Amino acid sequence: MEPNISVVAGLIADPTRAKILTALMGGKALTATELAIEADVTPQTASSHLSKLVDGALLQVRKQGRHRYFQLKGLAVAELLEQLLVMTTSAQSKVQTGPNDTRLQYARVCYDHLAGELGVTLYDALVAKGMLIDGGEQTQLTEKGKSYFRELGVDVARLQSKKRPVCKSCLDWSERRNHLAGSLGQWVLDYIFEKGWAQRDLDARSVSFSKAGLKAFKRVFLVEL
Amino acid sequence: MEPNISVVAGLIADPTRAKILTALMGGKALTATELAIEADVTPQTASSHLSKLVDGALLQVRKQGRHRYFQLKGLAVAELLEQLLVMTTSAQSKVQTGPNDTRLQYARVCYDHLAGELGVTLYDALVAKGMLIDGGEQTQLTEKGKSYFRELGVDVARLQSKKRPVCKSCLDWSERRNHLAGSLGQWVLDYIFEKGWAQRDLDARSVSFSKAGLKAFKRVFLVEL
DNA sequence: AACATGCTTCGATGGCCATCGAACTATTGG
DNA sequence: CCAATAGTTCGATGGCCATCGAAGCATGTT
Repeated sequence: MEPNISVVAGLIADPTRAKILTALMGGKALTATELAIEADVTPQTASSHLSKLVDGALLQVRKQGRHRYFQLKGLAVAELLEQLLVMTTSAQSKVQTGPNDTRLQYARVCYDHLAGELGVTLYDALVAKGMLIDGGEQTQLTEKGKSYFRELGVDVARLQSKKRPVCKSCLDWSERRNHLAGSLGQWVLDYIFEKGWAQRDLDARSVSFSKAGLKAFKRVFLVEL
Repeated sequence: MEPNISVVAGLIADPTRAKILTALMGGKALTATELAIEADVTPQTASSHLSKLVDGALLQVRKQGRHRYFQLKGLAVAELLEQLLVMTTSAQSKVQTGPNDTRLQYARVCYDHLAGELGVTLYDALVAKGMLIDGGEQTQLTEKGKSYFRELGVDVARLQSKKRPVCKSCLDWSERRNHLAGSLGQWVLDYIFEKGWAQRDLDARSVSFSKAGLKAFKRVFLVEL
């Protein structure tokens, strides 16, 4: 009889747990101590929070040796958090955006795809070149786009057969504009790492491009300089 | 520096406030006392909660005479709540679905469009008849669908010109399947009330169809008996 | 075997906050 | 102007829970 929605909200409501969850939005699994440091609490406190988050089905655990790796439990959780971020950043005044996290704003991982300024630029470029059709919250891959990605080695048919949408726009909390999500968005990010154009930063959310990698990325994905 | 996301979550985290918010998901504005009754607390308590929700930009108020009407502040809030509902209902075992809220499960309002069993049936029927193309989270109105709704009096071009997507699928928390949202979904619900086929129930979320109204609805919108 | 590291459980402390009674303001209606 | 209704603020109470020290368990290292 008790409203279950408040239970989940209550899990996110604690500042320490919120820090843990946002730290995990990079999609990378982190250990209990790493999360304790990230959230700036003692290991005991973090442990208590983590078990609550696991019980509440927001996180999942993989035990490996003497480490316990935590991850967000599924896309739904990541989307919920992203939506909360959108709400909070749109609510407050956009006066100051501290220069301390410019790196995060330029290129970061949103669970499994590229976000930030570069993610938005990519999205815009694909739309401008006629690869994607942007329709507010709907996004569609055109025939031109399909053959383009096919040439890059994407098995478009396989992606389409899955339940997860191929293209999906995801509202960016820093840019407040669309970037590419969905299985195609995931593919692009994987491709970037695979080609060695960039690597994850230590904070697990921002992405560092090498000079050559950035150039190659822009050349391949049509982002104009 | 404090994680703002936890502030919003904290607002939803309290059971009483959660009750208030879900009561407002019907899209209808309710007065402070109505919400106090709905949430089963005294007016003082409700008042305190309501001012917090307004401060936190989750609700908006319209003063009218000696009443104060509360509403969800924008679609984003409604979507956030619906996503929370999806999470919580999918998380818990689907063993028992109490027969006490069958009415809610059959037909209810999800902010501004039709949800529940009937909403899902409508969506499926439109897809089956080739009016809509279902693509996971993307939904598209076909040419056939456009001319069909045009005949019913919908100004399709006007809807398409707006920023809000025309068709959008919205995951149903009770059925866990798609139903029609977006501006077209809103139009359908308005049409139902306009034609007098149904009316909002007192609890502001469930929708009561008259016998004739249900028949007419099914005839017009192609739902097979 | 002995020590180190990662993580947990237990218990005590302290702070925050939901709740309601009482009293107050504001609007409407006769 | 008085009574009734809608809603508020204030203050006291009580409960819940985040936090951390201390101790414990488990795994890995030498």
